[in-house]
Amino acid sequence: MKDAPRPSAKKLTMQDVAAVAGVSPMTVSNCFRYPERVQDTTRAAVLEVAANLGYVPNMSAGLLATGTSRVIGAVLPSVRNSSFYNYTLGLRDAAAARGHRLITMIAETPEEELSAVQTLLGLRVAGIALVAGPHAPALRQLLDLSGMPAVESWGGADAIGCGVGYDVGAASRELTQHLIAQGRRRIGFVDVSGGGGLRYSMRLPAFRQEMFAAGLSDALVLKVRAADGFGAGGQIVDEFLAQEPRLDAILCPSDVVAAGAVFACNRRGLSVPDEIAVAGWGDYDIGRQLTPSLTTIAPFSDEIGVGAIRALLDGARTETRVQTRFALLVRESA
Amino acid sequence: MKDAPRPSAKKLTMQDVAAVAGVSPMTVSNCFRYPERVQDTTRAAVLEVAANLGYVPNMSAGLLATGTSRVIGAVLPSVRNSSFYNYTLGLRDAAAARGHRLITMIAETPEEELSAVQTLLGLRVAGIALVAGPHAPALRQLLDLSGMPAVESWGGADAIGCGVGYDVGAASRELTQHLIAQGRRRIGFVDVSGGGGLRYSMRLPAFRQEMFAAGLSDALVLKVRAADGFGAGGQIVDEFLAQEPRLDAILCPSDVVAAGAVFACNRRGLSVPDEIAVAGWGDYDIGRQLTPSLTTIAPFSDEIGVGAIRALLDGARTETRVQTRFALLVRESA
DNA sequence: ACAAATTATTGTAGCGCTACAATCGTCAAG
DNA sequence: CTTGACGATTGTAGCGCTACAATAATTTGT
Repeated sequence: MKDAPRPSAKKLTMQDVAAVAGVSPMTVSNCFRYPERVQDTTRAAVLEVAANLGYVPNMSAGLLATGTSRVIGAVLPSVRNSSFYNYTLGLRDAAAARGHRLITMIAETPEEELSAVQTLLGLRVAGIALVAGPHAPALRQLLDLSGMPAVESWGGADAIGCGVGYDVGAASRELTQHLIAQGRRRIGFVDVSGGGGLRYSMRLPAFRQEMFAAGLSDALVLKVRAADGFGAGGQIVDEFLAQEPRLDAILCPSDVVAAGAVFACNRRGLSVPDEIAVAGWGDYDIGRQLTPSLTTIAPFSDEIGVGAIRALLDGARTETRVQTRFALLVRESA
Repeated sequence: MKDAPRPSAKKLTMQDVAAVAGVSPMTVSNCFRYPERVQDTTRAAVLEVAANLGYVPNMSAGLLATGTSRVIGAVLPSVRNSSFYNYTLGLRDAAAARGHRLITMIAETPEEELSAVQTLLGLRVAGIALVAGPHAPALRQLLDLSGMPAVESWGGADAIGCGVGYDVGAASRELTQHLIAQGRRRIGFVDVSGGGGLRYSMRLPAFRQEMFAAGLSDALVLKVRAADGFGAGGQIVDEFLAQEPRLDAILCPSDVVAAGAVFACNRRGLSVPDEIAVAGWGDYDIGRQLTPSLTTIAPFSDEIGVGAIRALLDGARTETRVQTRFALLVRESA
């Protein structure tokens, strides 16, 4: 079969649809953009022709003509965990509710993030949603200069654009208090250095504060590179126990790490939570299903997404900070 | 401070950059699009001005003028597992290597998928990467009519556009053979009904074929709704054991389900793999870290992404099928 | 030094669509 | 049978950019 596989390669325009439907191009345009301006019968006929032809309006031309787009761009630093997934769904659904679409780009490094933002800027999207973390130095300036509405989810005081997120410090404090109230005294804290920025960095000071308030030693802090991976949990347990064999609690940066830590404890014959408490962060699926189930901080990530869209579309001031909720979920592990 | 938070709201054009740089708009255009056509000194000056102004070329205008875009669109059915994540990275990196950018949209239902494709079509992207699964009836026709290059990843014979994926049937056969060779005789197969389409549906026939070839009963088949969630693993174990207490192996649709099954077996005091083998699918992180580690099929998802981009950009015929690799990873659980 | 070849830069026109103002029907009131 | 009034429809111009052809600047050969 040497037949051209795509005979319809010539591109359709509103002109074509208008010609077939026997109306002017403007009427076709109105059918898509302001349906109420067109008589029902006319509109039905036009849309039918468009559907038969497989015509979809060229957004780029529309954007060029109107100067506005109904697409929101989000840049995500990996999507491996359910927090980001729920966040993305929150963004998408909130955007859809206001007649916008969401497109996402994945960027694992500050350079990739900058490049993604440039692409989004080039697309002239209606707004850009970032996630807090280390950013390229040029990013903030670029967004300021471009005048593009931006929000930084999980962002705090120094957010680019509007910051939307929960009070990580308060969550950390609450979790620490819970452990102390349980009678834990030798508590290890796993700190994620580098990656994640405020998303992580607010936790340690809050932990220290509570330990100090309770008159306990806050000396057990372990730095790890990334918060991902079960493997990290295993190493953490090994290193902590080498430092302090009587350790009775571990605060992990994520449920995944906590799960790894639980596995490691099991392997060593350490009972969780009887001999050692393990707390996670993020309320991932695994924490719910694990035995013992994980005590964790649930971040209401979808609310962050919803808040971000609201801030973007309602033109929130750059200085605004939107607080979303979080919850301490006390389960079996701590 | 009542100062306008975004004084630079007036939109920049090439005109503006050209005026400041003292060259014609065409030269600015060339600097971005064909840098080699412009003298080094001129280009440096122009790009510097652009950077200072925060100017990013308007892709929409460029697309309108040239009729081509350097953006690829991908529609993903959720991104909860590392297969899709690796696939997305494969797409993105392969696209970047060829000067293209990747934007993604999440669609959990066929209707959302259709809507996402319409948006991507409206954006006039250079190509669309779909994932195999149930599609809206109108989708195939829309893509055909539009002449948009499309690939269906994990797609088989009936793929929309070019199908890129590994031989799921062969993988299923290999895994089944492995269990049989181990001496397993009463093997339970978990079938995902509905969602996922060919991504799952080729597995059961291959399983049956091998069981038949070995003279074994293939009667133990359990249908589940979704392949996600640890919880599913628990239910599966309960139901299988109710049906056949002497069950000695379970083939799960994913590592997550398999992990849930392992947890359930542990809870019942069933030893994996001594008393019962549990095989996963997908080579997720959890399978590597679990004790026992999971025997699974590793899909080389990033290769699917790379193949998809190649098919898209090289204009592969619709009928083409691209095979990627897979590997049976024999670990502790089976 | 001058023509020819080469490289760098610049107008012009138009991509597909929509804001806006102008037109065309249509129907009710006078 | 007009005149208005109102809603439906339609021209026109231009959004920001780039293909292409044309022009200007520079280098090379003789």
